[in-house]
Amino acid sequence: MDLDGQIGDTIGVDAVVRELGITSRTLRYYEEIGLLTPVARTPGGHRLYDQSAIERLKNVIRLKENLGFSLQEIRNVMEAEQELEALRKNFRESKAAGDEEDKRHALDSYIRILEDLVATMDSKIQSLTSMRQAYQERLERSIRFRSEKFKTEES
Amino acid sequence: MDLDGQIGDTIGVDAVVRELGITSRTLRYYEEIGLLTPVARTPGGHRLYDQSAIERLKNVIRLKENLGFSLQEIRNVMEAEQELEALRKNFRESKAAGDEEDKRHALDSYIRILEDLVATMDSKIQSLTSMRQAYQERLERSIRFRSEKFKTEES
DNA sequence: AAGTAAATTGACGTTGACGTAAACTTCGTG
DNA sequence: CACGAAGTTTACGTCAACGTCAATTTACTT
Repeated sequence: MDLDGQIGDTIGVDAVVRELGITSRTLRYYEEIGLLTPVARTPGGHRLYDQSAIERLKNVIRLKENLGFSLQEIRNVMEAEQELEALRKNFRESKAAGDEEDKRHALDSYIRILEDLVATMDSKIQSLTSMRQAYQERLERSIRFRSEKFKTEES
Repeated sequence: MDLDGQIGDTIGVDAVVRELGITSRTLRYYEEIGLLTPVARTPGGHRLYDQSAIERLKNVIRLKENLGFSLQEIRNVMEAEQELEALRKNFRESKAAGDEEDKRHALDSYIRILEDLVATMDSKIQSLTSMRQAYQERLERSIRFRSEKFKTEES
């Protein structure tokens, strides 16, 4: 029987690169600065990723393109998410070994980060919307202007 | 009589810098790459700006911060706006000397640029909104999580 | 087994968007 | 008018975010 993916469906660099439209250099750079480490390596050293890595990368790209966040800022967000992930797992396994205070603080700090993020995005959306409005009006004026000045090939 | 601003209220670098929260270097750099030229100079060579320059700069900053546009892209937008400005003036003064075809083409191209811009902004707003939604949900989950796990100092 | 496309590390190069230092000039106030 | 703060040009420095080249290895196909 030909088994093909014993350890949870990993994919290589080429697949990641193709799906996300980035270069392998970018991928390695992101690893360099601690943005995302491959889930594993082949015996030969080739990087292996999984679906959750793809999701994280998509998130990185969106934060970058849509919010203009620096990779440093994005790393902060990612780290907080990782922290929360660990925290949740911690709680699920009732591994209440760690200091309760510490855990509460970690959770609080994650919540603050999320609140900040949402606030930032709200303000950007607000700003963008008002800009869009302004440009839309200019566009409409220009179109009216055109149809006034050039009453040409129109039915 | 002490006249003070014979030629339409110009202001210096310091005032611009203070109002916009940027450095003078940035201002000079923007001039270097053709983003905004001062409206005049003092006899001694000091740069002078006016209110419309401030408005343009504010626009530049917003495009940069909110859309993550490069200065190059912003310059394209600015150039198109300048073009339209000239075009409008041209029409107002009925200086219909230029080729009608040319003017129509210029106007068309400006309209296309505006349409592109509005579309770009729509897509960004869309993307941002959906991200905001996702983060908002995570935030709410985390808050619920916290109040479940730590039923402490609450009335 | 052998060949070839693709991946790896290491290193230096590049581009955009300014920062910064130096040498000098101009402006506004006492 | 003197003088210190702020402005000017010239030029080199910097930092992020990759690009690119070279030498070597690995992975897959035939």
